[in-house]
Amino acid sequence: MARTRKQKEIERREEMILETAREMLLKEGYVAMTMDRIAEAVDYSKGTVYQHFSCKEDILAELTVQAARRRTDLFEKAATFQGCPRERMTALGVATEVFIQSYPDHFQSEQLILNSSLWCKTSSKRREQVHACISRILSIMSGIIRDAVSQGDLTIPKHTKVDEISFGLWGITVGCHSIMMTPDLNLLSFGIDDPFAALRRNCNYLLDGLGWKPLFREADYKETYQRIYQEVFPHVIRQQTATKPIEAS
Amino acid sequence: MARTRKQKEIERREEMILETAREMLLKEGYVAMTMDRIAEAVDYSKGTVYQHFSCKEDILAELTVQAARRRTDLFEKAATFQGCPRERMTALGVATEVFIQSYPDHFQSEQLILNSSLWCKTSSKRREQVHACISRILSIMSGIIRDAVSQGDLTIPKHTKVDEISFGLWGITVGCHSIMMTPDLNLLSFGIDDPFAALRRNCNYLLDGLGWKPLFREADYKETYQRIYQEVFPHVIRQQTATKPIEAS
DNA sequence: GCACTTTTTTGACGGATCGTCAAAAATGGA
DNA sequence: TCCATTTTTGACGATCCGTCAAAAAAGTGC
Repeated sequence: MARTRKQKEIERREEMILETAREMLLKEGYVAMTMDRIAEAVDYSKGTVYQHFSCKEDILAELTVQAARRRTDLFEKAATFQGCPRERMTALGVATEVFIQSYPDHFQSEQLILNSSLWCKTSSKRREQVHACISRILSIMSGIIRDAVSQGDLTIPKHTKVDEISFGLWGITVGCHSIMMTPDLNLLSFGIDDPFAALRRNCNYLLDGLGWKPLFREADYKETYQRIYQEVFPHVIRQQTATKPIEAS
Repeated sequence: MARTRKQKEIERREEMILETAREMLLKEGYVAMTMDRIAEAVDYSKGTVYQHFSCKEDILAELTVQAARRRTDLFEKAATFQGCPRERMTALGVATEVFIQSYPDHFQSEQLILNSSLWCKTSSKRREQVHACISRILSIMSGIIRDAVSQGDLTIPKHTKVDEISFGLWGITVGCHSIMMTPDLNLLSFGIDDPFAALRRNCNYLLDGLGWKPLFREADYKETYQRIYQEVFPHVIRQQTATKPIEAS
């Protein structure tokens, strides 16, 4: 029992470290996220912090794992939405919207670490965990696509593979959000006032291009989006503009 | 005249610094890209390097500017392709393919800096230059879309704006390539053996979804791709697999 | 309560890097 | 050749990462 109490104490501390690190990362950027400052903030010495994480990148990696887990959870939840396959796929898009808007720092750390050389410095254990989450996300998508095929809503075009479609949807989602989150890049000046809505439409055109019924141009998906928010993600208020992270020097 | 000679000398040196930095960035990652090592490699002192660039991030920023310029150049070139609007848009996709495969380090530095807090530390002059390039790229895309509309090949759907479509295409391109370049992420294990081909198809489905004629499913774009490579980008050999950057610790 | 062992925590330290700046070297002109 | 101006240098302070021996705390047997 004492073992458990000690264990809890350690877990609580680890969570504190991660929370502090996440805040610093979001508010002040990666460079300003210092091991000394983290240690000071959680009121433990640096050595103790190093007992939880082997290096600075390892903290970032764990943040990424958490992000991937949160995202996967939202995906699992969204996939249970009652509706036709295309509506369920739409729900996955909403899940990502919710993820980005609820945990912008998670998404940011994910992007930062995956696109940098820092990733290689992290432990293989954490890398595998992220890999598993990505794998899960893709398989959920592919599962819905296969459902659509078996229900006759979708016919996979020649030379195209199911996973490729997941790849494309994943890519457009990651890419558009990545652009949105880019600091100091005003999308409005490019004529895009609601990037989330723009992404929605683009995803739908992609699915329309595959001939996935019911087509966006024919059905009323506005009502579907409302239903998804109500049934799967209540208490989440959709924001019109992109959340832009403040990055002090 | 002596002024010009001196100027040339300085420019040559600046190019050397950037070249060295780029190599280090690609081969060993951002952390290993050290000001001292750069100075040593170009055979000047650190102080001299700092006369060219105010800080380490500024070098990365200039690499990003160069990347954006190269990409824009390829775009301008691709836009001159003789063909219908949709074929010209396809040529832009090829331009990006060529960009990624010819200058993977450029793309990587672009991704790294845009998605990190480092961007804010760079000089506003360089930020504006990158902004101008992105603006140019988007306007080229939007121009082709407008051509398609005026030629009757495309009808913009209700509630959709031209720039939104550019945003979507840009997003899917950036996103998919970003995923491809992610180190230690084997796309093959997700069932994607040729991510470039997958991206092509996804872009085409997106355009098909907009009803942009001639539709991918009806026309033979394979021949178009070949023509684009032959006429616009000769001497560039398309690779089947993604170029994966090696990132040493 | 005490003496001793084991575990945990600490923070000073070595090594490395960034960016600065006074001094040295090079350049240019009279 | 001498001196003013520009350019280059590299030692230096500050900062940060990760380590490790020593100190503190927790555990154990009596």
